[in-house]
Amino acid sequence: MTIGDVAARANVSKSAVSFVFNGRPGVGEAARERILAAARELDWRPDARARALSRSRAQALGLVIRRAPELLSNDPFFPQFVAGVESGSSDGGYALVLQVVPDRAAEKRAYERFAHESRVDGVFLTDMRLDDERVGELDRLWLPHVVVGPAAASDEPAGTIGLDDAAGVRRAVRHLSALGHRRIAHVAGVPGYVHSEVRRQAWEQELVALGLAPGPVVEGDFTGAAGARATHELLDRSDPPTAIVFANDLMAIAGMSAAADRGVRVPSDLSVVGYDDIPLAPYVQPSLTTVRQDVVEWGRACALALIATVEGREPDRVALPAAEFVVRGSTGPVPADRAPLGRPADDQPTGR
Amino acid sequence: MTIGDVAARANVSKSAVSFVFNGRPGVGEAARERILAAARELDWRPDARARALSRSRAQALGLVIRRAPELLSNDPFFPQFVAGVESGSSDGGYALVLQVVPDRAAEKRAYERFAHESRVDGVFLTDMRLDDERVGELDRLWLPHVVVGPAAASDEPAGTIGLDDAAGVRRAVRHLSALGHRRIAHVAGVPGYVHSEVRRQAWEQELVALGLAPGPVVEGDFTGAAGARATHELLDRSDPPTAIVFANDLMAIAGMSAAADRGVRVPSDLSVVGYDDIPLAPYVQPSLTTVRQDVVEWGRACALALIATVEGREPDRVALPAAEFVVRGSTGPVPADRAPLGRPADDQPTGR
DNA sequence: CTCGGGGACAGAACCGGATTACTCCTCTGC
DNA sequence: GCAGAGGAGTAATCCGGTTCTGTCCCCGAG
Repeated sequence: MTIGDVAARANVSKSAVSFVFNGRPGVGEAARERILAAARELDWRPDARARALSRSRAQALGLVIRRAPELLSNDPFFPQFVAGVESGSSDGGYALVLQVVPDRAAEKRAYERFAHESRVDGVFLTDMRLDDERVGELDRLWLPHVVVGPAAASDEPAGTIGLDDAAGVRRAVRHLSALGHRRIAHVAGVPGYVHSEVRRQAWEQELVALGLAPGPVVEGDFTGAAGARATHELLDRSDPPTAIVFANDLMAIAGMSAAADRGVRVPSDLSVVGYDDIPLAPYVQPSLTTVRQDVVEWGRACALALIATVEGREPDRVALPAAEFVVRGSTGPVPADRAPLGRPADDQPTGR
Repeated sequence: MTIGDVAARANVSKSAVSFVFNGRPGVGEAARERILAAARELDWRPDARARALSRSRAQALGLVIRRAPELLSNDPFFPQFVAGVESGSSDGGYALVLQVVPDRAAEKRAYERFAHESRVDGVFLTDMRLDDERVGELDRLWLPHVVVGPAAASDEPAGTIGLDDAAGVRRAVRHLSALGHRRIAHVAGVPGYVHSEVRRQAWEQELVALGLAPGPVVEGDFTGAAGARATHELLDRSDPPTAIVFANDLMAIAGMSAAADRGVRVPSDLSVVGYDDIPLAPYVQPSLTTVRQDVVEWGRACALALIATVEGREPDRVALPAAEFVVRGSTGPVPADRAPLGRPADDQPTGR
């Protein structure tokens, strides 16, 4: 089933068929009808490979995910993001080529292959790090790309599509402050990642804006184990926080569990805020107060922007829905014996 | 940068270059060296599009996921499976093309496009239903495929790559039975899906094998909401179960939460078993006893099998690691007042 | 010494469309 | 009545590889 068969059946030349299927003028109504009918009868559609070759465009977008395969399900971001990206790509007529690589070297090779073999027309850059060198590499490979990440405060590379991560975290801090909390800690993500830093900075800046001292920060790595460890570390302090803002839900839930293990009750003794709003967030004990982003829509926007870039158009500045703060059961008023502003209760650690 | 440039630089014809890069004989050592050197210097690699066209092979595999985008992150299966599939595909030199579709009609169109446009050489069939009509459709499209799913007891279509779901569930039931439980309920997955049915049957068969009456079954849909609802329904009965085997972790965790809400303690009043071993399973209160599968390896095996099929080879029967039963804190001895075999304690609902 | 065979390569056709450069033909305007 | 413009449609070329068909040359066997 080739374009030639359709042309023969419609009694026209291959070019006429091509014209019709690419929406260009130069074919009369009668012929167009015959061609469409022939194509329908033969159930023909232009071969993607041949089309890719002759238009020198793969009509595909690439997404390289650098993560150990077994850790991929830790991250609620990717499934949603992939779904959104795919939805946007499909709508634009592009296929999505996915690749999962374990480390930096493999990631670099993946981009090189994508570029050299013309497998994809553009790629998404996720998990941005501070001073990420990949942007330069892609430029050198002439591989169009969009950067997926929270809008970094400064020097954000052009073509960044991001949600305002910071707003959600600020809302969380204000919420805790309004509940009377004064010692609000943060369990951060892996240092060096833009989204980790943005969330940490938002937490710090909002505290400062509220006239509070930035509480302790513990570095995590977005895993449950890290969340539990960080929580123990914070509660072991002589001045334990009355509230913790975690950089993601997985750490937050593990943190609540760690707190429960040492007899610290959430939210009466300790308030907890997560980030992501994973499906399980409403169903843990207590249900988790967190920040929700529309990741699917974000992915769609990224795909649309990348397609525009690939096709030489200027991607239109999209307004993504802001992160939403979801109040549930894991946050509550500061414990009565810890509240007073003037009286530090540092000598009385929470629990046991 | 084309094969012609390389040929010119090495003073040979295009065919010689092609031969070298496809490992066929007919090129002398001297020429081969010159060609490889030229290719290296020019940093040339065969263009995937051109190669796809002339070999009439896309060198890509397709994975169509039918699921509402926002529900995709409910499922711990896909990220891992995708990672495994991608790993296997890459190793075999194939790219992975992903598509997420919302419904049956879109799924059908997706396969048709894949086939007609020759975008992929084969596809994976997931989320098998009983009497799935898709296998026939793919055969009609001449689209090679492998079926991804638990080995169904009977009439499994050829080319099914699956882990033994049933073994894990049976282990769970035996574990609960050994702890003294006699009324073991099941919260099933969406009916009609092979993996739902396999788990339900395994639960039932093992109970029968142990000489116990199959307890009540409630149909769920793998979501947290369903898990909570089903748990309430079971605990509302006049003869509430002392243990529940859930078809997945999300429902199990939501179920534990629902139990806690009504004062039923896990595991002292109620034992709970999940399925999947999501990253959070060890970090909920109490930690969740569940069944773990090596989904990544499973995905790899599927990819390798599909590649073999596509290339006309007979896929070699792989032995996948069996599902593993992980005992944690959510299962315990049957409550003392409910244990006796001869004395039904049905009139005394647990809790409140 | 000659003929057959095979290895090492070159050249051309081909994969299935897109695109460009033309060729008609008809309608318009003067 | 005729030149020119523009629409309809065709033939040829190209995209960048793969593969089939030949050609040349060298070597060994008879």
